[in-house]
Amino acid sequence: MQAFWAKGFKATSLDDLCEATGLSRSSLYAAFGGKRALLHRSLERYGEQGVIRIASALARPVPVREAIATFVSDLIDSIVAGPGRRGCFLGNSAAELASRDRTTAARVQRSLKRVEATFREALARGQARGEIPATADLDSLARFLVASIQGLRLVGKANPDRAALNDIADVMLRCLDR
Amino acid sequence: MQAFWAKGFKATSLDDLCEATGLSRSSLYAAFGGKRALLHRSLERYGEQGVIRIASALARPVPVREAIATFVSDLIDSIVAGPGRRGCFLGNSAAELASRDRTTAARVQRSLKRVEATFREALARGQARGEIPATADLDSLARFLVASIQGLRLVGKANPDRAALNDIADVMLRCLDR
DNA sequence: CTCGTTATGGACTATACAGTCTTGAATGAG
DNA sequence: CTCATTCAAGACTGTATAGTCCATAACGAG
Repeated sequence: MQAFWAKGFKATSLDDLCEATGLSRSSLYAAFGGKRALLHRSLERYGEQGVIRIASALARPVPVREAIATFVSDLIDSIVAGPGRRGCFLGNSAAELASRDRTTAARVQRSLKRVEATFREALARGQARGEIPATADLDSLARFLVASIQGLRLVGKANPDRAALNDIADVMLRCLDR
Repeated sequence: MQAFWAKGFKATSLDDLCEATGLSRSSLYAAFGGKRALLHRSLERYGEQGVIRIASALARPVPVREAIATFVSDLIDSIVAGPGRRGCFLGNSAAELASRDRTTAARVQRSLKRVEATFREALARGQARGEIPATADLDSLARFLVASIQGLRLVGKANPDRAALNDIADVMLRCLDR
């Protein structure tokens, strides 16, 4: 997962994968079936871990808007200070492969939908507590958050400038207040 | 440009480029210097054309919010109905290369900044006409629009669903009203 | 028309790569 | 201890690729 995340699918060689996993080629093929299958397992793992991480960030006992703000702020920290501008593995894979590999696109989409659902549930809890306007369309808001975060990470990859990313996050979060 | 846009840098072979340009390898190398240099020229061209297209879309004699809404709506049309889910060439290149190729990342960043400036100028005209709150931070709004559009196009690549993309666009555009 | 210069085609080279296969080493049952 | 079975290592193969180079064709100056 780390190897694919850091370099992308095509740019990751089997030698890279053998080094990353500690397996030889034959073991790697016996265990996973091939490069593409291993990518799919990696995407699955990334998605699962991401959902868990996001869910726990949003479950903090603070207003949901604040929880999201903190989550985004931490994300910006990782973009700016992080080692390799890796971006989001799901987004990277979508950008590289979605146009010509429907299977991979579908898997990315499924993971993104799970993230979206995680945000929606957090927003619903916040709405029940009166933190989000009762008129707000939570489906739209959740979709918007997922897309904007992808945009934030993508733009941050080209230009990891904290001030610019904070600007984006500020506008993004204001959308939750109406 | 079309070849790189459709397939990405690594997945585009020199044979693809020769076919797309109608040049032989030697002519292509004489004219451009190599694959990477040709990518950079392509990015430049895409950025220029994009800025022109966006500027003209935003120069229509309607409120700027409406001009942006129409632009985004047309964008969604192209994502949903377009032939190949190609996404944004700048965004694709950032996703594929920015983490390991600073030169390319810088060129992408420069083009994105030009797009950002185009949005900012349109917003400023709208603000002067009273269509945008005088308190709005146009730098932030322009950055936000660029990032969100990247997010929209990326998410649309994984899942070109008009309803979902319209949801995202609706929330996005509401940010201009405050 | 001639000859020097430039541009072009496409063969060629060296390399990198994904996936397979043989060989040998563990492992475990009897 | 023996032998059959499983597993892993890494050598190997065929293919794709980026970039180079030489022979030839187009072209233009004189």
